[in-house]
Amino acid sequence: MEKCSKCGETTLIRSGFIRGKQRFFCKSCESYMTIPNPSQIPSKKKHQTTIIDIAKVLGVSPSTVSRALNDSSEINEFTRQEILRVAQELDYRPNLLAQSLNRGETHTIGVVIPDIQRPFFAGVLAGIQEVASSAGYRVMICQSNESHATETLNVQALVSSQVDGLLISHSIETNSFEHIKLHFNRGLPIVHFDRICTEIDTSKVIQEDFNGAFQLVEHLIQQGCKRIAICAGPADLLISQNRFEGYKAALAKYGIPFDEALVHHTNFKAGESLSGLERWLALPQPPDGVFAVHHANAVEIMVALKQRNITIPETIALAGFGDDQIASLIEPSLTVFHLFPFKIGATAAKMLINQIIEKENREASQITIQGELIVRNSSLRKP
Amino acid sequence: MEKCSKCGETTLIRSGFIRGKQRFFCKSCESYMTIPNPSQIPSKKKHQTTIIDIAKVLGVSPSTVSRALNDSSEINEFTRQEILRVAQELDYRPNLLAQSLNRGETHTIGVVIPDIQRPFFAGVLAGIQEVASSAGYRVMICQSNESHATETLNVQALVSSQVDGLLISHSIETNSFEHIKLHFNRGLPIVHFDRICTEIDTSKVIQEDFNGAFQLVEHLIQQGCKRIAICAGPADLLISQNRFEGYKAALAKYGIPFDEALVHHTNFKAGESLSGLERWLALPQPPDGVFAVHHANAVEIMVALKQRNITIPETIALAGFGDDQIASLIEPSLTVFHLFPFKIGATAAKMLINQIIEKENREASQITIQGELIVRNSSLRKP
DNA sequence: TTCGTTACCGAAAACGTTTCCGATAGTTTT
DNA sequence: AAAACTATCGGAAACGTTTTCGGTAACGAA
Repeated sequence: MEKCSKCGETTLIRSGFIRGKQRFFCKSCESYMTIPNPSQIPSKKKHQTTIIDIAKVLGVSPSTVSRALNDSSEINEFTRQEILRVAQELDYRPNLLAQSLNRGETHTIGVVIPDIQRPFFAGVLAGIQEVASSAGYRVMICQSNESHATETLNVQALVSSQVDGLLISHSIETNSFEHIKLHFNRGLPIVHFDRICTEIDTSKVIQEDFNGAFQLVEHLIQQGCKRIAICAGPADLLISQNRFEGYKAALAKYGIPFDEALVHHTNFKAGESLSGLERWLALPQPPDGVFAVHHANAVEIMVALKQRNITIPETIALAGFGDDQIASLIEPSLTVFHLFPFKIGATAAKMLINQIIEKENREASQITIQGELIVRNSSLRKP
Repeated sequence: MEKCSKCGETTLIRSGFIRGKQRFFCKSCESYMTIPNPSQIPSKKKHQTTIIDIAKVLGVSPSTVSRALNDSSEINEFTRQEILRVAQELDYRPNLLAQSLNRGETHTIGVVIPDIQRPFFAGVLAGIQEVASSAGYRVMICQSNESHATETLNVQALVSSQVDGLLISHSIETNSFEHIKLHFNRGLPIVHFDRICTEIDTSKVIQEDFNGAFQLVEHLIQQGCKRIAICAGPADLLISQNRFEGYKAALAKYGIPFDEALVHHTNFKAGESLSGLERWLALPQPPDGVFAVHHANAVEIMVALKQRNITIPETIALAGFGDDQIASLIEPSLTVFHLFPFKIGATAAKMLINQIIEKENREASQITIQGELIVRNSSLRKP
């Protein structure tokens, strides 16, 4: 008969099973127990050294170690040196999880972008990384893949990860912003960039969408174009609306009538412009200039025109937004309104980190990153 | 005279200052105290609802709430429903920091790459993200900027953040691997990709460096090239060594003598190939073919050749590694050995996550992602 | 002396979860 | 009716830090 592990009596009776183990009840001491399994696997877990380990070695308390590690003023210089020495020896590394949990800040900022692979966003990311890491912040990146649902999940995941702030450029699909408002109202610092949201009073970093489009179209007009088609972006997206407006404004300035037949909308994806081009070329009066709001569309239109042996810029002049390296390499080289993605990312990150640090007194501001018209051969008609 | 806040006596004497506050000592109760400041700023901290809040609402214990939220079997179905309902109402979101701290795993993988902006790595990242997020893992990305020091800091930061595993492609500078070994030996799952390290027995995802180079050079030879120059990568980097070896092997197979004068090393940066090209063109017997190990170099060499009105591929045929979109758009279109960055990233992430899950019994494996020779006009001589 | 002061340190709470141990009320079996 | 069992819950420890609050020794001043 088994003996009670507490009172030593043999007044044990079985009392069911619990979590796979036989359970006993001792009638003498009136308590329940299970027989501890002595041969538990010691779980070969590599133990990271903690401040408690250091404390034990030196016979001090964990709080003292923490003070030494955090350059507190309330610690003896000699003690600090000793602690630093032992920390070095044991290769101590602070557990950022515990630190963050305690301090209530993670020194991490979350980024949500539609697609890492687009050179524009890759550039933005590089800018963000640069600023963040030199300010001691880590960066957690999520892709929405242009899906509202994914974007919402991304934001939730980042918030659950307790990021100190959020940098976001919305997906094309996104037309309600509750997933942002919720956290913004709770005090989470948020900075929008590129594809912003006007409904919420966040800080924003934007580009010269209207102005860039205006300049490009004006340039085309000055090169003699009389019928300029536009390969526009998603109709619901603010930045493409702005570019569209810039297009119309330039037409208006020069008294060129706006023709709905010369408008084609795409979703910022490759290959989507071709059906529009086809339609334009079949018009009784086809365009003599094309302005593409999305860089990839401009490139593919150029390829398509070349395949049809339509001369650029003589028959149709071409200009686009954004500037990949491709623009300068392709022939004819492409006239673009050049954006500065790195600067956009860097600026947005700077604004966000300022907001995080200042906590109170957060004034929402808006910065426009200037672009630059780069005229190349795709639009330059010899006089 | 002040009264002791404990015994009520007026036997208080001043006893110095502590942290800016006047401190008292009560002679009756022999204890120290400071006068608590009643008008403390209540710290307008937005309180995230916790599992304790839910517990209070329903009058249950936090452990019960935890069980409900984690689909434990030891909970009553009705109780669970109630808890879930309240959790929803209070918009509860688990604090991943606390969760991770307790569970000892963060469900986060760390990635260290040289440069986000290079299309190759952007593609790898996309692959990693895809696999990771569909497996419920978050991704934390760092750039080494091709610096050993930065890479080391990156790794330390990721380890401090308690990532569950590490995905790394080394910087050009990196020639010692202590910063990796240390953590690998402690049991951190690590997968190398692309720029691997042979010193450590990690799992690896590599490309057909040797083979790709061999195929490209063989192709050039078959197109009639007799003197093929190589714009090689960093001499210390394994992948460029392998590509170099592939180049030499192809030459050897066809009995073409290796000529040191036709070798130029770069650091995978733009503009670095031009001095080599200059030197080659000045040779008494200039090359009739050029193989560039780095994609950007191939492109810039093409541009330079065109500027000098050297015909491609007739005078000099050209072939390169990797495949940006540029390769197909530039004229003449560029013959490349196409890599599959997305697949590389996805595979590496898959391997890493498997290792993380399996914990024990981690067999290091190595996978080679097949590339594909794409012949285009830059090397295709009409027969 | 007796008080006031400084410099330094430890104990314990707190951060938000999960998990280990029991404890209890019923229910079924012997 | 005792014994064995099940289903469900609470308490408290644990994760690794930081931080608050006091306590003590040592020293100078009154």
